[in-house]
Amino acid sequence: MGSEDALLPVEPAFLKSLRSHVYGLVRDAILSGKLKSGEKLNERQLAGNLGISTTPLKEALRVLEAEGLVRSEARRGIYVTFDPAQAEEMMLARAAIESMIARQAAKRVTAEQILRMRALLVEMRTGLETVDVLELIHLNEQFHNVIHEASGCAYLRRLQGGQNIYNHTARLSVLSEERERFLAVEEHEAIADAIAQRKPDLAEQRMRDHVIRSGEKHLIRVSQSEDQKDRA
Amino acid sequence: MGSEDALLPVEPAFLKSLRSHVYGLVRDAILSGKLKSGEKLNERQLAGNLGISTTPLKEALRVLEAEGLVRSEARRGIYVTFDPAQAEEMMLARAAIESMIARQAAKRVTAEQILRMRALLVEMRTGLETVDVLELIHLNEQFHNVIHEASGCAYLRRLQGGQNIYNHTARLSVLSEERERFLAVEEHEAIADAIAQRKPDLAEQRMRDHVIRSGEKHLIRVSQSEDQKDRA
DNA sequence: GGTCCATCGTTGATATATCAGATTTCAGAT
DNA sequence: ATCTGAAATCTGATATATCAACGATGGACC
Repeated sequence: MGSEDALLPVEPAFLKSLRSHVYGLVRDAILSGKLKSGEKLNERQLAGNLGISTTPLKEALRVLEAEGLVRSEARRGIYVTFDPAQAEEMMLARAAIESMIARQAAKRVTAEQILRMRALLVEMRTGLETVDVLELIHLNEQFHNVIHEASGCAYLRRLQGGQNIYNHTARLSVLSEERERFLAVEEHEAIADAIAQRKPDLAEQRMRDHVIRSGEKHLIRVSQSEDQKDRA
Repeated sequence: MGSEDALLPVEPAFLKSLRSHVYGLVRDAILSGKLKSGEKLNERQLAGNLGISTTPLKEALRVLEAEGLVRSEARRGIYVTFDPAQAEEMMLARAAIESMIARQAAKRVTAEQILRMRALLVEMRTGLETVDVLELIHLNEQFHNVIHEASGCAYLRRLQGGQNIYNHTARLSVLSEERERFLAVEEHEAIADAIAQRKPDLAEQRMRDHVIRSGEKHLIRVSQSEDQKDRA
């Protein structure tokens, strides 16, 4: 027990409960299209496939139902309800919430937070040249996190998180475009300026436009790759 | 079976599943303050008090957790997480989402829907004089429903519904103020105009300001009545 | 030939039992 | 008196069994 392994958390697989693990699996399956809209889910069968009992699965399905990804009809069945139209609406929801967060951030941002935003933007500019997309994604997340922190809105932040439907791969794909990387940084700078100048209306508007514009990009990308899969 | 009772739905108590019934009970208890923030919920005990097993209760608690009204710590406990700060954020979330809906409605509204909005506004004006608050509440709901319908945004509508934290009594209380009734109708007319003129930005801005203003009114009302309860 | 209804299988809803992590308690050592 | 740690206990997590509603099937009757 003198080995350094002793300090590692026990077993990653057991840190998450079965239900949250299963929740993640089913959610990804729906968002990635492995489970298509209208498809019926059988509790017993699904639990059996996953090698678990129905209890944690039922709880996971309730959460997915609350999120609007599945619809449950009593004693009839559970159906997947996620299609391109809903994906677009979820993007709009993200825009609405994220822009409200930006609005609040413009009211409450501290001098220190403004400095952190600025520092991140400088790093992004640098990252544009070195074309380290992974690093750019990380910087983007940090940037948005500073704004979230500045807003002081824990609930909105949480609600916002529920509207994320794209995985790491999709983000990587979109930011692999040179023009998109450039646009993103430009828009982030404009948002930071609005917040630093404490202009809530402007910050809100710029954030909304940014999320919608980059969101549409994602939607197009994904629908294209779906087409490819269908053709195959 | 010749009696007219035969036409009534079987037993109201059984139309809703236990879990959705319990979900409503616990949610109301949290929002009304009967269960205060930080309070610990015991699954066995709560299920026992309600005379049900833990299974439907667990599912209801998962939904409440997904909504952010409780927080579950594995094998430790379930805690209520709803306070005035979150109530305000939920109001802001409602403003963000409802204004995004109004924006979409301004893009897609039909001539027929504009006529329906106008007709409802006329009724509201009349209602102002007769001071039938119940009828006014109903008209307000119908008005917002027309906008929701015009937006064509089923998901946003659903998400919006989750941000409603005030019951019928609270709404009645706020609209019992003459000035509030007048303001509400004024604002609704302004929103309808923006949508009818198909000006998304204007509709969004007016809807946001309307929801925030009337929302603040609710927040003040409720915090006042909470103070009264505390004093008693 | 078509309609009606009884029956049975499917499936989610609910109840109950068991498992395992976390906290508390208290005896025993320092 | 304080600290340690093992046992008792509390509690959520999971598994399993049972219930009950919905729908499909098929035979009887008109």
